Amino acid sequence: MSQDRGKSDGTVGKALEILDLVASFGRPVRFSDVLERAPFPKATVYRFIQTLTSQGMLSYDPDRQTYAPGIRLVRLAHSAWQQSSLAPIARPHIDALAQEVGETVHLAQLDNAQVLYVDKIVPGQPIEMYSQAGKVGPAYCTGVGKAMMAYLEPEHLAAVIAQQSFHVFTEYTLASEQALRAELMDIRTNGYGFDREEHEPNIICAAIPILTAQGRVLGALSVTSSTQRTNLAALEALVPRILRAAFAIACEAESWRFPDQSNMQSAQAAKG
Amino acid sequence: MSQDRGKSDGTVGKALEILDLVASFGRPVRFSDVLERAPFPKATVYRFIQTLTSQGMLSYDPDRQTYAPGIRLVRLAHSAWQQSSLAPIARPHIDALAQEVGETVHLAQLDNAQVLYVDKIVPGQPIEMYSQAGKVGPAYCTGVGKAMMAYLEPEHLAAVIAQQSFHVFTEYTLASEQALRAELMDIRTNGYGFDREEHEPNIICAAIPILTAQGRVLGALSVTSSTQRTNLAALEALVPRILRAAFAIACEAESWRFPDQSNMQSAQAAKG
DNA sequence: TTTCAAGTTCCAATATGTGAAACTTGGTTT
DNA sequence: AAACCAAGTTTCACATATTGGAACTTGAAA
Repeated sequence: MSQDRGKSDGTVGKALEILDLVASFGRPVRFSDVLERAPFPKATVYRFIQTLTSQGMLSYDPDRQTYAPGIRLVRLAHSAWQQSSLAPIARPHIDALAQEVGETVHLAQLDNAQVLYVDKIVPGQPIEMYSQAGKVGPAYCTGVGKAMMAYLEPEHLAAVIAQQSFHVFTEYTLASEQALRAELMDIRTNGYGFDREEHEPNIICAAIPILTAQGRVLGALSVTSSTQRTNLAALEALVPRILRAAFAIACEAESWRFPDQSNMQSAQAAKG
Repeated sequence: MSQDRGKSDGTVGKALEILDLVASFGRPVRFSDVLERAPFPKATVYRFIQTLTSQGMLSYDPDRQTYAPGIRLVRLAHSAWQQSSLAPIARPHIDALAQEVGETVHLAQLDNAQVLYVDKIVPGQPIEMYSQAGKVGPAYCTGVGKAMMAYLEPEHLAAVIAQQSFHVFTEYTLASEQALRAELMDIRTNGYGFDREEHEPNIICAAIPILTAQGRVLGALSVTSSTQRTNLAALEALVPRILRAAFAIACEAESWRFPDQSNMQSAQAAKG
């Protein structure tokens, strides 16, 4: 679960490592919980937690004496989701796609070496955003993960692969670098890939990368279903439709410019 | 828009200041855009941006040569929203409330000296989460902002007030500390407050703080409408119902413990 | 009262961050 | 093609912030 973000980004990198560590617990934690897993001495961890808390990146619950990721992150993520994710651009496309094919559509991007889902549409369901966006999954055994990896430059790919756990989830999980690399080559040949119950039993999907004109990986799109409802051949038949959506998203992402509001910035906020 | 998070939290604080600065533009920015507004010399800003980018807190678009808040924030915010915000607990309550009263319900918390909306339910509308959660607004001229301020301890209140801009949005905006303090006293007496078109013309709301048993401010709840649809007296009639929701949320927030999953942590993620 | 774990503070040594200035890059003008 | 300029990047001596061992405080339990 630890991540080699670069190597050493000095104090800031270490502080963010602590932030990630707190987040990784998935529940509010005590100082000692953090200390236990942190690769720094007590006083150092203490100072980082103090700083992060004072900065609003962590929130402290005085009743329970616990720390959790702070709401300042929610505000920052609002900007991030709008500006750095494909979701705002992709939303109409994946919405239409989900409606047409009648299956769940995922939009994902790479975060470090993990798959980060930035949007999810379940046809007919109202959208429960934060509970879905922000979720992470393994790259080596999900459709979107493999689709993205297949189009990374060799260097970057090597770095990503080096961070995969190759944990065996099901009998179909690709459990070695060798198997994965072979699969990636296949995906490159076809232009699309599948998840053949590699991560969860009965869950299958067809996934397609979203690429810039220069071939840079922006993200990936997948249509997910279960073996009870359908099969790989049927999903494969949807590929042209998914491809159209992926292409449309890529086009818009490249031509998209933020409306120039630099001067009409909301003057509403706190003191300037 | 600048914020005095504590005073100086050393290097980490400065780096986060740059992060906030980038986010504050509301659009992808060039290095020089950041430099222009940053209170640090070129080389220093440069190093921070490099570090933040390498850390995934900023994302860099090589085509356009711009920086924007990075998707790592989305992952972190997922944890933050689940653990530090009232939203997951409050959702059923505010959902029911919105349905019953047939008006928009906001759930907000304080982030530094600003109001941060963590959830919003529009009755009959599907939920568009990230586009709403994460939004910020001024504390001194919103119902939720005033409701929360009314119950802060004097010290904290002073700090928050000191950061208000008192920008005049409408003819009803409380434009001075004095006027605001008088209003807060009123709110304390009643236990609830209003937004009387103070922020936007025609927009009114009734707001109620969410407090722990010890009186600590957790957040605030509001029912929003417009002068075309209703009036303050009608909103005031809803107060008991809103109060019930706020109380229910406060109770659950206090008794809530995260299910102890410390050992069954998802083994799915990247390398351990 | 004693004990212990958890959390907090201190401070000398030194690793880190700082920022003026020099340099490189890529595009535009003469 | 040469000169120019703005934007971005690198360098390095200096100063400061970070480091972490150890001592201290707190609060709960024996």
